[in-house]
Amino acid sequence: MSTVDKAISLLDLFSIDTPELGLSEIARRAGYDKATTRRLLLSLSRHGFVEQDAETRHYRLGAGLTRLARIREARLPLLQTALPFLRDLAIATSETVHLSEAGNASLLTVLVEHPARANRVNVNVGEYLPLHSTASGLAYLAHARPDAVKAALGNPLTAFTSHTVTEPGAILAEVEATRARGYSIMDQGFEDGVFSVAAAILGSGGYAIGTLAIAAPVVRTTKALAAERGQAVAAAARQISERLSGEGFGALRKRASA
Amino acid sequence: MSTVDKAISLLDLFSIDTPELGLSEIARRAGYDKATTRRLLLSLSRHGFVEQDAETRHYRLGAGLTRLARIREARLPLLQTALPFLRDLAIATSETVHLSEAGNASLLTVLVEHPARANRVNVNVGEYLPLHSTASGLAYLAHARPDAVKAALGNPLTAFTSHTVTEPGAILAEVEATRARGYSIMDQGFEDGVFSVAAAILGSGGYAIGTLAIAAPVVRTTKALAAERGQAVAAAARQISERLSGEGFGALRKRASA
DNA sequence: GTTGTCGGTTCATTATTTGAACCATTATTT
DNA sequence: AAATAATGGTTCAAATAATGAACCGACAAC
Repeated sequence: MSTVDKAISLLDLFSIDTPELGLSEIARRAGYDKATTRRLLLSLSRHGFVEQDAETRHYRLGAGLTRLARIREARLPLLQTALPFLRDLAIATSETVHLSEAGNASLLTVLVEHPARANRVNVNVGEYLPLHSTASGLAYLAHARPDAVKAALGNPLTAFTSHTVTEPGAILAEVEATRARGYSIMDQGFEDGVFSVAAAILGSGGYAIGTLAIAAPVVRTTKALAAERGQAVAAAARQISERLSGEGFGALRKRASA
Repeated sequence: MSTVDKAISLLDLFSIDTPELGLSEIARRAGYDKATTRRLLLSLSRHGFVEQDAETRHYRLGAGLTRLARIREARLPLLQTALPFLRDLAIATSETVHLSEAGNASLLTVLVEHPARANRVNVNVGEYLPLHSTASGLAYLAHARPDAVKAALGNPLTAFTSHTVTEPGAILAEVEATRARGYSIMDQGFEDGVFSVAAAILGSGGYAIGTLAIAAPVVRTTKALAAERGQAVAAAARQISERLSGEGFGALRKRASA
């Protein structure tokens, strides 16, 4: 493992549940000597990737990461374009709505709006979503480049619950159904008790650049509600797509099929 | 320069104007050998810090940065809380409104809303703002910890224009006036022809965690307009502060003075 | 057709990184 | 109150990783 790999792996120790860590704890969790860990942290700190609290001496993720992320986002402002739609959907459905951004054959949750209810689906930002077993994943695959679909289904797939479909043929059939319907449906394929619908947000090239999803407890979901939420999320995804690219959704869809 | 420093410095080559770069160009700009550069890029790529386009072979900033930035932001959702206020202010004033996030004695612009006008102030996300010569900087200093103020004014300060105040005593007087008024005023201290007002967004500790600013061409600014914008930005900053911390603004202000 | 530049690779040489042992301070346990 | 444990931090001989000149095939420019 290279020194650069070691340094960056330290950043992965921070999470929503663990926003701050001390030097000794970071070293322990990383499995590196304290001296090594400190040197790596100093390098990261020089570039703003971590910040050390002046009082507690604890480390946390730094503004340098935000800076680069904002530069990355500036090219295509998915987050700020989608935010109002997310909020409206969360209010209208009283369920969890989340936005994911597509990378190279991956989906990263970047925005979540939780409803003010005790029984709700909790989704964390900053987590990658599996493509085969989430509504977002299926929505993405329905509008992905063929090589991305191949890459996603090319390796043995994980069964997260007893409902997870792991046979590529069956997943592709579901992807086709998603494309026809305009939104995907996932019934407890990733987590027991969770029912989700999602739709793809298309970029100028006609391929998915993100997804919008509504996740609800199964106990609060009927066939009619599922269809209603599906249509709502598809409509919102369409509007976000049109807002981002300045083109009609139909034209975008046609482009990827060419 | 350590290997980690070298690797991360490659990321700084990307900007809004230069979102993608090829291997040879990155090596040239960084001043490293192509073999070295490629090895460093591969390490960054393994963690999602850069992505290589499958067709053009060019590199760009990756989702791994967004992931960590979203985790960092999840603790305190400044961006998504402020966005609606930014938009409303941009519409109401027809001027550029921008949000900056406070780090360790630094301010990073994370959100910008430009008006649909030809003559407008252009602000880029992902750029650090000087504290002594911008409205945002003064607003921040007015509500910063004393050691951060000391650090900011402790070294010789840059005169960006002939209007820039660089004498610490005079800056501190302006900081005091900002605190009293509830918003700062900067008349071409950072860039000729630009007039800005800003207000601090306070965190639970009572100190500034960000700033909200309105930047306009001087030719479109009167004393009355300045006061009007100042009050508007102060009101918005106050609402964002209250929304984030769940406390009254007056209580927040009192806490930092204790 | 020729020349230049691209992204990419190799391995002897060079430079950087490592971590055990140590420190002062603070926190925890007895 | 005293003893022990854990913290963040430092050093430098030994160990390991990184380096880059020279090379490659493919593609672009002239």
